[in-house]
Amino acid sequence: MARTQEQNERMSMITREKIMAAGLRLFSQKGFSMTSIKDIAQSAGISTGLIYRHFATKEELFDKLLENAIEELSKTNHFLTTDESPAQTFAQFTAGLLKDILSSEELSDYFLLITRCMLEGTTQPMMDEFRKADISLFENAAKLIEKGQKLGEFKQGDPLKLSLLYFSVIQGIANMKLFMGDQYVAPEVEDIMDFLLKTTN
Amino acid sequence: MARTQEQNERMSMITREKIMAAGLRLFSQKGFSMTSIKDIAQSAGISTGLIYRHFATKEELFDKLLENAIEELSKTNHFLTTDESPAQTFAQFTAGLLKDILSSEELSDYFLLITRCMLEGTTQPMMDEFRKADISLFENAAKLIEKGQKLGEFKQGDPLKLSLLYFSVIQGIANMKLFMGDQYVAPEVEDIMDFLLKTTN
Amino acid sequence: MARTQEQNERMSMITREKIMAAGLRLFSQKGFSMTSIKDIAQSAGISTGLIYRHFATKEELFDKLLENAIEELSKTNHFLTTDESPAQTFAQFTAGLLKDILSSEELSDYFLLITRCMLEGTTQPMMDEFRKADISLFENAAKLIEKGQKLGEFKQGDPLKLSLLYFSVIQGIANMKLFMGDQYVAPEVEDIMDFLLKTTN
Amino acid sequence: MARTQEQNERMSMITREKIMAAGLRLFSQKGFSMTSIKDIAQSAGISTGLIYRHFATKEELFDKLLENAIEELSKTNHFLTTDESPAQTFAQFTAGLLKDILSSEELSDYFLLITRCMLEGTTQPMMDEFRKADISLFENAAKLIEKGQKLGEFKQGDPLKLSLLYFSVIQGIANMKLFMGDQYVAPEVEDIMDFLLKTTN
DNA sequence: TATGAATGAGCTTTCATTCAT
DNA sequence: CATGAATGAAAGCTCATTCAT
Repeated sequence: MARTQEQNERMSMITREKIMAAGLRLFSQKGFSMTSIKDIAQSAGISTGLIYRHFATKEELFDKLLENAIEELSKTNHFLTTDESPAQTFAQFTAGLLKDILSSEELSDYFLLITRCMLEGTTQPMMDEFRKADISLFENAAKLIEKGQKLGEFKQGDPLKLSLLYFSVIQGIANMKLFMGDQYVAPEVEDIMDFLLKTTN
Repeated sequence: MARTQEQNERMSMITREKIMAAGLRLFSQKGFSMTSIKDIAQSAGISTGLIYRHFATKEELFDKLLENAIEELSKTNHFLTTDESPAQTFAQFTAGLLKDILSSEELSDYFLLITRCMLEGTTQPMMDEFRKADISLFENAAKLIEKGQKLGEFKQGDPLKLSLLYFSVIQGIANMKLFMGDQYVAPEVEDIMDFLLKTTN
Repeated sequence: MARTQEQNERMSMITREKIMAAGLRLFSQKGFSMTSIKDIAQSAGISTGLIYRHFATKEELFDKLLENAIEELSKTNHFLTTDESPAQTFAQFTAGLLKDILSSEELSDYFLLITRCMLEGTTQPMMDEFRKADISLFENAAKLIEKGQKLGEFKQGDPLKLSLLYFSVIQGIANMKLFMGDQYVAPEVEDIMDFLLKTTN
Repeated sequence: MARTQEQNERMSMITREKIMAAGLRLFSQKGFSMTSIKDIAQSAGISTGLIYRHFATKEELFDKLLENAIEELSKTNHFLTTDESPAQTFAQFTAGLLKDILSSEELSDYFLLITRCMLEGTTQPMMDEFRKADISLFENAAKLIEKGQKLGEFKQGDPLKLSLLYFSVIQGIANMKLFMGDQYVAPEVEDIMDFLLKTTN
């Protein structure tokens, strides 16, 4: 009556995902230090010991989640490498992010996790890898901005500088939403776009 | 001979300030949980026990610093209540903040501390007081924006929404600067103002 | 395979009892302040951390033990509410106490714990509850004394006064025994009874 | 204008006595561990550092006080070595103790201090010396009891046993008084004497 | 594989003691 | 001699991690 290996693996996978889901939610809401392994286990509906069959340390779980966050972020990269108008691309991209952040979707948690990582840091190697990935995103966005500038859609200025500003805005919004909760009033996509778009005054 | 009372008070004051300076720096860089009392003591060049002659708990030290941060923030309030053109007022205000953040002045640490508090939280009463102070700042800025809208300087839209966006930007910038360190390229004041100013395209 | 819930509960119970036994012994012998959690852990043959799975604070452990002591004391209450001759009741009661104190049984530790609590105090609410329970015992004894007086067995005088004196004697004996150890020579039950009984000189 | 050596010595003596008075009061009321050096300094109206000019350690202060207590107790020894009737001697002795305990005089504090020492212990050598002194008192009382027995005043039985019982009673009363405060109802001297006196029933 | 009891390193906090003035 | 700021060892407590079942 032993379970097949396949069954075992499927169950294992489900557990792993429960842990990661709980970890993502808790780490992003309360931060690394303020979240205990017990918290995560309870939230995932399993025992503390079981977590250690999937992740060697609390740190490793966090790093794995951060990796996912980066990957998720990178997926958005392709949004930024299209043949459509850069202005439209950015607008769509921004609309997607905003919607996620406001509806507290998983992506919103990923964003906060990244902020956490920026602020709390973890291990140095992870931080470095993470920084690299992040900077790549910033640079991709910068390229798109540059393209937009050439097309006359975007205003002039150092593209990287504008790109960094753009992501600062997104991150700031995610923080503010977490802080204010239901009292938060979200900006319009247009408001965010205005600082990129060419103005004629 | 015993020290005079004046001497004692001066010594006490110096120590207290060393503790607060070290605490502000460390809490803002590493967060509440990641900063140990020992860290602070070492950074301040004193013994751990001495901290407790000045602050009953680690929490109290953090709260005191946050109080200062809020006060510092409130001071900036008056910048927002002038008779000058709202556009100019905002530009100056923004320039001041940017300069501080980029030069890693104390104010920059205060900003991060506030972000920490938003994200990690501490005691509930402190959080509430803090939220109140913060919201007051947001509302003052909103009033100024409204004034600017009436003068035709600022673009239309819910003033509070724009105010929140503005502070999200500032906060996002402070985070990004902390994260990227010297690699960070700061935005221009004009770029930030574009979130607010009327565009004529 | 995971342990069954029953197994876990049994283990937990055993540990809890080891802690309480060690705590009772050490607190009663050395007092609250002089007994460290480490002492108790070592004496119970477990780690310090484990104590905190069972009792939130050192204080709570002490209070729980005191609660037991009070309960144990209350159990003796029924000895004092019988239909037998008050003189005989007291004699039996006293003999029981004496035997316990001298044989260093658990009850003897409970007695000392109560003395500790009288002298060191702990939390105010606990103290109050304790005082109430103690006074109830004193009053029950007083009632029995009154009955004895009416029967002509006991000498005259304020029954509460005599009751307090009686328990002072018992407490004093417990202290003295702790202090002198094996050198201690215990009194006879008759000697203790003599101050209650009617004398005809 | 330097003070004379004599003046200095007098001042020093006064300070020392202030410390000892405060220490006696606090140690007897709250116990050794629960009393801090700062408490004593404040209560004596001096600085903490000054205590260390008079006593090398907190322990030493306690021991010195205990020494005094023992001495004070020994002084009572002569009460027990008189030519008067043992019954009368004991009655007077008891009356004196009772009065002191109830009026919270210094002697009452000494009594409590001794109980503290019995319960909390301090250093071993001190404990031993103390035990010796105490036992001497017990033995003197025992001798007096023996004399009383021969005179037919006191009841029969091992004199040491009765002596220990007598001092247990005294100690128990002091504890009970501390515990109950104003609610305490003190026994009569006669009631206490009944433990010793010959009864004719 | 899954559990949660058990461990112990590390943190916050206290306080006897020292020392510069 | 007198002060109280400063020290640091030791206590209480937490929690990531291990392990017997």
